[in-house]
Amino acid sequence: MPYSKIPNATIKRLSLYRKQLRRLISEDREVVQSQELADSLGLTSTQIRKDLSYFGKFGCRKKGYDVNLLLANLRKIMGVATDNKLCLFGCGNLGNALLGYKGFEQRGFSIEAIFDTDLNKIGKFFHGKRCYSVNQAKEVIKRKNIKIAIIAVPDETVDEILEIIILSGIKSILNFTQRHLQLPGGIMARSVDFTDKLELLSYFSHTK
Amino acid sequence: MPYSKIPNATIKRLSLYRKQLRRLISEDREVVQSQELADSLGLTSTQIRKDLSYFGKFGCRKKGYDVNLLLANLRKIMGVATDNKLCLFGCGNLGNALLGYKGFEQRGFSIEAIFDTDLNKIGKFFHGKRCYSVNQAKEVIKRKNIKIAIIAVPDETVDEILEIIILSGIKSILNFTQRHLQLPGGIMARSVDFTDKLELLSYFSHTK
DNA sequence: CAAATATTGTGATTATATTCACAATATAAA
DNA sequence: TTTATATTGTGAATATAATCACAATATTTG
Ligand SMILES: NC(=O)c1ccc[n+]([C@@H]2O[C@H](COP(=O)([O-])OP(=O)(O)OC[C@H]3O[C@@H](n4cnc5c(N)ncnc54)[C@H](O)[C@@H]3O)[C@@H](O)[C@H]2O)c1
Ligand SMILES: NC(=O)c1ccc[n+]([C@@H]2O[C@H](COP(=O)([O-])OP(=O)(O)OC[C@H]3O[C@@H](n4cnc5c(N)ncnc54)[C@H](O)[C@@H]3O)[C@@H](O)[C@H]2O)c1
Repeated sequence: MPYSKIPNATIKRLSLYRKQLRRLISEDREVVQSQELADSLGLTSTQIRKDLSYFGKFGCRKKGYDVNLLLANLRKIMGVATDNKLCLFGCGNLGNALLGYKGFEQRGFSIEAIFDTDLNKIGKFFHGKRCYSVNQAKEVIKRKNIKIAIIAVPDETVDEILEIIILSGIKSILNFTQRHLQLPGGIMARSVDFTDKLELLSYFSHTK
Repeated sequence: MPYSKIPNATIKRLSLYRKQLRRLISEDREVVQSQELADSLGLTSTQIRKDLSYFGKFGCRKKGYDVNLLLANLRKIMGVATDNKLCLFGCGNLGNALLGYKGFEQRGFSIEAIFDTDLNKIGKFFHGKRCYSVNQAKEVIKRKNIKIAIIAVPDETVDEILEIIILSGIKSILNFTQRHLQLPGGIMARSVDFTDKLELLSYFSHTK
């Protein structure tokens, strides 16, 4: 299973497959064909079968894929633990929406620590979780063995926060600011910017 | 400017360029080279020049790009109006964070109508904006000439909301639910799911 | 049990995107 | 003014991803 040969595009789709499989399980489905999976996700059946083939053979000819088995295999492949600990920097507008979001728990992620600089927030509880001072971040992150950080602070403060995050030994970052993060080697970040997607929609409605 | 020949990957990057150019302008920069743009966005300079070349020649050899001029050109290319009207379905946790998000206004998008089914919310104001009943959506959307809808309702209700949105004449949708939208032709949607990105981070930290 | 069939898994092909390599040229320096 | 130089813009080459076409085969049917 030579990791380096697996297309990036494939890896990005694995989460989609898991998502749809969970939904099928919630509907008590036992088996699904690549064609049905493809239709419900807006992909092609070949694409799905090829994606899976990089990791092994999971299907049964003439029948399709055992939904539970395939989900279990994908979890193993992706190495998604059932208890991924997150910490959140910035307990504002967005931060609070994230704290109230049930989708994290459902998919094995939980926010275990919140950090802010606002003295009115430090020490208080948000959605049942204590807000710490940013100064305590390094200590708390190491103590709780947190591996992933979410950045939801104002754009201007992202550099200082990034430094703290890296010093805390975090290697994975989910970034909600508009800034592109300048990262040292070994650290990986993904950014979320839905205004970009709005602009894209705008572009297509304009050029079509 | 043959639209059909422009790579999709190029189009997706145009927003990034605009974002960085706005930042440079805020720092009073007049000129920028493709190399610097590339470094600050984690791309290559060739990629940026090639992207721009699909639309024309905007640079000056030996100097680089006039920041203001390039931004203006990109706005024209993307056809992003300065007053893109949005409507929001679902005034909950996430919906309220979006209502409080200043990034929309800054980039020419404004939420002009909110719709919900919760009787405790209908008629009330959120972030200074009135919440309407979903039943009024079609009328309000047409009257206000809104072109883009944001879906932030619970996953289970997405199908009924989608129907209403389409009946209202909306062609562009930004979807925050976990569901993949089954769309008729002529309608375009982009989905936002950051749990997927967390899983991706998890995958890479696991396989590296 | 044999034949028919649906569906997977995959090598070959095509399409899309990135990178290379360098000509063109505007600017700055001599 | 002439020369040197930095940077753009772009065809050609390479890399990556999607699709095609079909062999393999488990299951179902007769
Ligand atoms: N609200 C949204 O829907 C939304 C959407 C997308 C992206 N964003 C981005 O997320 C970020 C936060 O947006 P918001 O709307 O939540 O802003 P906000 O002002 O409501 O919240 C920011 C929070 O960060 C805290 N903070 C400030 N400096 C800090 C620091 N150095 N360390 C830790 N905490 C610090 C503030 O005290 C505040 O609690 C921004 O970059 C914004 O562009 C927001
Ligand atoms: N909170 C987050 O950070 C977050 C992040 C990503 C995605 N999401 C997704 O966004 C959606 C909403 O999440 P949330 O946390 O805001 O949930 P929420 O329960 O806080 O809010 C949902 C809102 O939608 C309203 N609603 C219910 N049925 C409706 C209908 N048929 N038409 C219009 N409105 C209706 C509810 O009254 C409520 O106000 C979910 O699909 C969730 O998965 C949320």
